[in-house]
Amino acid sequence: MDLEPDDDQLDRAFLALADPVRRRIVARLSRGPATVNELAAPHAMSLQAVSKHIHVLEQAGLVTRTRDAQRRPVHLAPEALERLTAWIDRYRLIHERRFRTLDALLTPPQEQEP
Amino acid sequence: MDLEPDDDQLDRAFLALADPVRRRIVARLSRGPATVNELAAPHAMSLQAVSKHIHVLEQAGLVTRTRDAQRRPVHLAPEALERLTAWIDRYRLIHERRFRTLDALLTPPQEQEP
DNA sequence: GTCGTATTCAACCTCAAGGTTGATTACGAA
DNA sequence: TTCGTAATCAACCTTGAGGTTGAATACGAC
Repeated sequence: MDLEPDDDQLDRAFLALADPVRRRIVARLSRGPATVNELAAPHAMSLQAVSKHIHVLEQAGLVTRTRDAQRRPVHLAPEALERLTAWIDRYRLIHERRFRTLDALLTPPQEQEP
Repeated sequence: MDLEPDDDQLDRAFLALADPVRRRIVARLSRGPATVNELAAPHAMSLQAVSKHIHVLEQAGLVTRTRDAQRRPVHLAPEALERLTAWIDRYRLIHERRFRTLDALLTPPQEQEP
């Protein structure tokens, strides 16, 4: 599994989630695939605009598309979400471990939580 | 702990990470605080540009700043990173749980989507 | 006070993100 | 074949992100 995506992929994925419309789309898709029309319904904007948002999510690898007659159902691609948490957690944990180490060095020997 | 940040905070935080320069800054800060000059050194751009990047990270809640004479050390704010993984994981897990349920209901042992 | 260092403020430029509307393609149904 | 539905393409507009340079501010050292 490629858990070290290149800069460009991370750029696109984080940028894709930096928009409330696209986050709502992701939230909706977490409950199952949907068509463009279904995804557009709750949003007060043109179908074309929503179509563009989906395109952004697709380029970021966050969703995939299949074909069903003239419909193009959109599916969540959870591996991409996983890569994002992997990136974030990597540095979050480095930071936390460093903090614990400092604590261990600076504080008199004492009870530590598991 | 507020693990349900409003749209605006999520916008800013995801947008902040959607830039390789800012991600490198976060990576650097995971190993400890640093001044603007130190953060700018590895980047082939003006100090002012890096200062702006730091401002973006600060507005997103991802870093905080202290004062030390004329220096303004930048510190990582790991809680903000935690909020991001919380958002992502929420929908990733909804999706996965749904998938497992569907699998249990629908599949005789067989190939589905990759 | 004056000087050097650290950082920000301000004005400016360029380009792409996110929206609009109108035309076009792709497909199933009748 | 024609019609209706689903979705995309294309042209356009506005705004803000990310960079530049030059001036201003804040502080410690001398």
